[in-house]
Amino acid sequence: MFGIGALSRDTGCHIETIRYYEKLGLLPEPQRSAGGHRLYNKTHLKHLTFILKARSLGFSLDKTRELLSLSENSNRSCSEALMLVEANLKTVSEKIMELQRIKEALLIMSGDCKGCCPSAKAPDCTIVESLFNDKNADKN
Amino acid sequence: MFGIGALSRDTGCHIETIRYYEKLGLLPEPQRSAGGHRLYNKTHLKHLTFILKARSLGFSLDKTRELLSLSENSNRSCSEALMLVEANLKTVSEKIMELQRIKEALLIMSGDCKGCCPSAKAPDCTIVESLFNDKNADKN
DNA sequence: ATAAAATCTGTAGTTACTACAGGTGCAAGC
DNA sequence: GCTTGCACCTGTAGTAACTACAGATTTTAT
Repeated sequence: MFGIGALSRDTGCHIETIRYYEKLGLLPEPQRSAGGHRLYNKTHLKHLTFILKARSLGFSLDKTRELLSLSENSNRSCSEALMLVEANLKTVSEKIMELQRIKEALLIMSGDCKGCCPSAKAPDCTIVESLFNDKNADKN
Repeated sequence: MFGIGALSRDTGCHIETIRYYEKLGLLPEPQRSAGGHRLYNKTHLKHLTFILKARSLGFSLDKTRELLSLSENSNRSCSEALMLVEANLKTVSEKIMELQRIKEALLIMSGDCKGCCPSAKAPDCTIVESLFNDKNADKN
C-alpha cells in the first residue's frame, strides 16, 4: 500500500491527473486511510500504466476506457480491440497528412521570405502578403 | 455593408466564431445598425480571411494576432514574421515526428493482432497485453 | 508536541470553439 | 400598417484533457 505521491513518482503521472482519472472513472477508487488519504496497490499501478500507455499511443480517454473494459471482459472479442487500434491508426494517419500539407506550405513561405528578409518592413513581407491571399484557405 | 451572415457565407467561418474572434480582439469591432446588428465592409472580410488562412497553417490564435499586428505595423521587421513561421515549422515538424512514432507502434500492434484475432477473447488479445507492458510508455 | 510535508476537496483557468436559451431587429408580403 | 419568419443579439455552459491554485486536514519526522 502506498500513497498517491508514490504512484505519481512511479508512473510519472501528475497527482492531479491521477485524481482526475479517478473522477472520470478510468481508475478505480482506491482504499482510504483513516484520515481520507488514498491508498493504492499494484493493481492500481498496472491500471494506471495501461492508461498512460494508451494515451501515449494517441487514444482519447474515451477510447482508453473502452480498451480497459476490453481488458476486463472475457466475453468481448479481440476484434473489438483491433477495431479501436485501426480507427486510431486512421485518425493518426490523417493528422500526419494534414500536418505534412501545412509543413510544405510553411517551407514555401519561409523560402520565399529569405529573399525579402530582413530588409523589408513587416507589412510588405512575402509571408504577410501570402496570408492576405485567400487561395487555399480552409473554409472551416 | 453586409451582415454577419453574409460574412459567414463568404468565408465559410461560423457566425459564432466570428463573434468569438471579435471578443478576443482579433477582428476589429464593426459598425452597428440602429438595432445593434453588426455591419461589415471589405476590410473586415480581408482581415477575417487572413485569420482563417493563418489558422489553416497551424498558427495558434495568439500567433495569428502577432502576424496581424506585423501586417499593420510598418516599423516592425519582416524577420519577425519569418521567426513566427519558423517556430511554427518546428512545432509542426515535431508533431509529425511524434505522430509517426505513434503510427509505427499502432501498425505493429495491428499486425501482431492479426495472428490472434478474432479467435481470442479480448483480455488475451495481444493489443491489450501490450498495453499492460509498460515499456515505452510516456512518462507524461 | 510541533513543524513540515503530503494530501484532501473544490473551483477556475487553459485552447478554440460550439451550442444553446431567451430575447430583439429587420425585410417582405398582404 | 401589420404580421410573419428569419437573422441577429447577448450571455452562459459545454467540449478534451488536463493544470493550478486556495484553504483545510493528515501524516511523518524531529
